[in-house]
Amino acid sequence: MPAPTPPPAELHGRILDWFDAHRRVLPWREEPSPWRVMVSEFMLQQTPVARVLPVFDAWLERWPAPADLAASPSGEAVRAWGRLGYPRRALRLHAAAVAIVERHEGRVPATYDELLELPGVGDYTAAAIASFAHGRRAVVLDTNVRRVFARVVEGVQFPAPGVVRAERDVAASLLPDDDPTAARWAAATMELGALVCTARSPRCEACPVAGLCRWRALGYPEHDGPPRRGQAWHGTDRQCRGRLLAVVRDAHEPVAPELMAAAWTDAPQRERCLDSLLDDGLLDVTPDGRFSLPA
DNA sequence: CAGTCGTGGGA
DNA sequence: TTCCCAAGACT
Repeated sequence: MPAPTPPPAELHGRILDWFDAHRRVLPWREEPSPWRVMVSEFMLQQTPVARVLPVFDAWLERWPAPADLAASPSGEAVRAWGRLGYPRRALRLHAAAVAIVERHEGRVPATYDELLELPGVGDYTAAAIASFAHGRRAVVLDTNVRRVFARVVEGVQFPAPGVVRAERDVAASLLPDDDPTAARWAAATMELGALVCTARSPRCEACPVAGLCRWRALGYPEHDGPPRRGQAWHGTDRQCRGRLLAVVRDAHEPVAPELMAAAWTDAPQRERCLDSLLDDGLLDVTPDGRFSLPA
């Protein structure tokens, strides 16, 4: 049974007005060309805005169009990615640029279905590019939007671990009918989640829909259900891979195996991680056995 | 579906 | 200090 939802018209008006007054000035919003939006969306996958900003500017300066990136070695994308984290995203962005040149005449496609075919583009990113770059109506469900709807509509502190059918239905039912308003709505609900309806300490006193919020009306019930598991880090392969790749990324010539061994002393784990980095295409081996970024 | 994949800053 | 988690995608 679907939860009773607030009157869409009032919800829309309040959130859209709030957005007009409080939206952040961001480089991919001020000049939302499809390529700029696409690059920003890749970088923002699991990485905070503040850390993306400088890398984004350098990236667009160097590769102002998909064809420019496609013409560079993938390893250069990995190096330019710097310390944004999850460097396979750099590889996928490079591969997506190649695909755009090969299949779309060098222009970022505008439809959700075409975007979804690109490497590194999943449901969220396809919807985001269609909406933010091309002004099209799309259900943009990111962690911010999911949290806002979980609280305002469902009355719970946090959304389920994975996107549920009913959740998508609610989001779709609340999406304004026309393209431009739907696109504004997508950006507005994301921004509300990012600035006000945050995970840790929501600023309900500044929320335009506090009076319509079911979670608030229920007295802010605590999350009930399986504990949300954190991400292990110390001693994991992720930490090992990160450290090994950083050595190569920060070097200006191929790195000898001895230097890699110095960066991570556990030999079996180090070898396993080097293998996985090679397998992912994040590293290459030179004929004399040293490690480099891929050509 | 559950596990994996980086990094750094704020609470 | 420790913990949490930030505009996800892929297997």
